[in-house]
Amino acid sequence: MAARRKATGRPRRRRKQDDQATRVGPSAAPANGSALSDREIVRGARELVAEVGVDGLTMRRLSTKLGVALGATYHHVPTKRDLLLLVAHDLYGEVVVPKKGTWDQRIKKLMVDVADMVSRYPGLAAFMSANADDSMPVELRRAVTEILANAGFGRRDINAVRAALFFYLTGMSSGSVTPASTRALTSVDIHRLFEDGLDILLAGARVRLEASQRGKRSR
Amino acid sequence: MAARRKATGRPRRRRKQDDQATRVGPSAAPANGSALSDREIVRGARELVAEVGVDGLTMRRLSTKLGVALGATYHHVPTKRDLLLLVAHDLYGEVVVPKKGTWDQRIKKLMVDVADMVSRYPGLAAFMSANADDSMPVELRRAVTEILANAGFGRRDINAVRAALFFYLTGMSSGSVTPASTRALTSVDIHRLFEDGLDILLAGARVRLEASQRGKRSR
DNA sequence: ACCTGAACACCGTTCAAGT
DNA sequence: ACCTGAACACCGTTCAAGT
Repeated sequence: MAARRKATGRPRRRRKQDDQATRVGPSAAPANGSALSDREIVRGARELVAEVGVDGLTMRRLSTKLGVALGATYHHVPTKRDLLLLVAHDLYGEVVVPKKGTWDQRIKKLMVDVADMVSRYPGLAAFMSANADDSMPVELRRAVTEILANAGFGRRDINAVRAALFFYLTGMSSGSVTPASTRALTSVDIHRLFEDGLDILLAGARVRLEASQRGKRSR
Repeated sequence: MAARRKATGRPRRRRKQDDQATRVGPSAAPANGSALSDREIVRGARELVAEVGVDGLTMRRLSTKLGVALGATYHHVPTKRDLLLLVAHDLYGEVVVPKKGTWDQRIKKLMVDVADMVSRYPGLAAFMSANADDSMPVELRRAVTEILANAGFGRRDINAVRAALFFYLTGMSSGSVTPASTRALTSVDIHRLFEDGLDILLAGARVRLEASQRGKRSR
């Protein structure tokens, strides 16, 4: 039977009266007198997704976690979809772009890091691939583009390789949302498979690069 | 305002009393006296997914379309997830494996065909990548494996290439579930991008194949 | 056995009413 | 302006009751 908690004793709104107003970063604190900040909501949502997945994240559940009524959350965020977009963006903001190594080593490390990160937020990869237009994060996009451009890829090849990498990434990390499927592949298997496929993809990109350089030389 | 149809005049169950009992294929007809066959349900669900997508497919909506009560559908199919699995399997049963051309031409044609097919069922690719353990159809898996084996790929490379292709396929076709995103990429762009990425992936696979053959020769 | 239709326990979203 | 809490229009799933 599922744990059923009564509303009794549930902590109500903490007014964070003991929060020093010293650290007021760029929109870090509410800035106005409002008790609930957008940042607070996104952080709460992100934690919730990590714990219970995208499907488990409920506007009601989030509101309870934040200690406010349902309407309060909706006052700050128009829709669950927008909220998840904010979460995804928040996440990708933390991606570190590798600076050392050859172009393919850098791409590989970047992709593996992103895959590891995203895999800790069940259902988010699936959501993102379904909303690719808006949530393919600019930071990641720019990072990949830069690495490929520096390696000597032409504009068209950059687009193709970048798209292939992104599709591969989301296709891979969309899997195993259901915790029920324990029997299939271990996470070690998946990780190995992911790297193997990445190597194949990058080998293909290398062929493309060499072909275009050969073409340039003989032109 | 959304169209709101009253229950008035909605066609109730057709008992198909005018159905000749002549054509009784392998479980084609109910066989027993039951009015609702599993096949009928899957076909109805498939049509519904084509029309309104996976999210638009509702157990209630499907029941209405079939002319039965909600409980009747649930009597045949335990869960919406299982229903979608059946739909996916039904779909993949129609995949034609290309017989002509080099191994990479055959793989490419197969993948493009599957992508085209799946793209006509919005949300199904996303569902499948989230349920990959159960819905990666055996037919497709076997087809890819056979083509690669005939081309001379080793067992491990077959696994890697097959997985890469499948992840790429689902990652790609999970996109654009929301009809709202009209502004981004046209379907022509997507198609071109898909083929481009496929070429890169297959070029990488070719490198792998040549490397293993070189290794074999010098051994 | 097969089916009906109501009920249960949820959702996302809206909104009048309060402060 | 910001928040509350009830309400609306749905879901998937279950189940006593009918035939």
